[in-house]
Amino acid sequence: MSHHFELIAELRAQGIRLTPQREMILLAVHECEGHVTAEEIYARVREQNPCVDISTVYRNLELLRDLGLVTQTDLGDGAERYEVCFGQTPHHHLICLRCRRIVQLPDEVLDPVRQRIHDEYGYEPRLDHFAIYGTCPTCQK
Amino acid sequence: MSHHFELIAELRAQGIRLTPQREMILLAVHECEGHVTAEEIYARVREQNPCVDISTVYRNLELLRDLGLVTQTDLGDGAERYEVCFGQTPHHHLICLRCRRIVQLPDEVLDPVRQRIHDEYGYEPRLDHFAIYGTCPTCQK
DNA sequence: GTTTCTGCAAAGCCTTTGCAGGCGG
DNA sequence: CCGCCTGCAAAGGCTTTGCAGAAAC
Repeated sequence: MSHHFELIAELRAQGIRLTPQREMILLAVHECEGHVTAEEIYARVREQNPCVDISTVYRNLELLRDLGLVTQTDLGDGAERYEVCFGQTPHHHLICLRCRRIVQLPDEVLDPVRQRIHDEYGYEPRLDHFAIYGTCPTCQK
Repeated sequence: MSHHFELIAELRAQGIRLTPQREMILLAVHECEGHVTAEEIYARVREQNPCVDISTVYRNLELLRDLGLVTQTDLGDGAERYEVCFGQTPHHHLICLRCRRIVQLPDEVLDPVRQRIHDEYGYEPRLDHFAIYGTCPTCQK
């Protein structure tokens, strides 16, 4: 997709080796458009090369996360979710407890909270990529 | 502690059997004053009776959670945390990423978010017992 | 050539489950 | 006595780790 070459350039810039596995994993996260588990990325990568191991997927997701190319979010269902953050605006997730539908929530929704935490508690909150649970309009009936 | 008899009365009211294990577990969560893992409760219960099994602890925490006597929170560090909610005002947790210090945050801090999610997205958010990460004033230096 | 990376296998951590016997009501 | 509850043992899901060989630069 669009940002793929930028992503690879970013890797090189950080002095990280570009292995075929790495590239496939990065591409897979990118194609999946957010909220993907390691297992899903693994499945997609294996379509191209069945020899790739799940531990390689985990190791690379960790690396990409540390490089700031991918975000890792705990949506509370047992498995971590990964998402490319290149070219993404900061956002959060609104997850329906019943149908698991996920809606993106613009970051500034949390501004009032951020403000108060800063002013009243002195904490510097890291409110990126939040998961908020609830019931979606459809499931409320 | 203070609410112990009320808690037991609540159990009886719901038609739940009062076993020694159950009582010990409930008491343990109560004494620990919040944010306790199953493992910690297990340890404390075993001081009294080493025969109690960890699966019993998990089963009872699940039961107490379903009865609404205990809350279960995922603070993102792998293990679920449990807290007695009898006599507690709704609150959230502000956790320092560096020193792990936890501060309680009154529920109404999230009111603006609640409002906007309701108004703009139609979701009915379940914003109880939230975990917010950041750096505490001390660790910011 | 070095150093990083990979596949394989195994373990690790938290939690759940199946089962037969035990105890609460 | 009936049915819930327990201990034991085992598995389950997700993730990490140790290691020797392979590949990137």
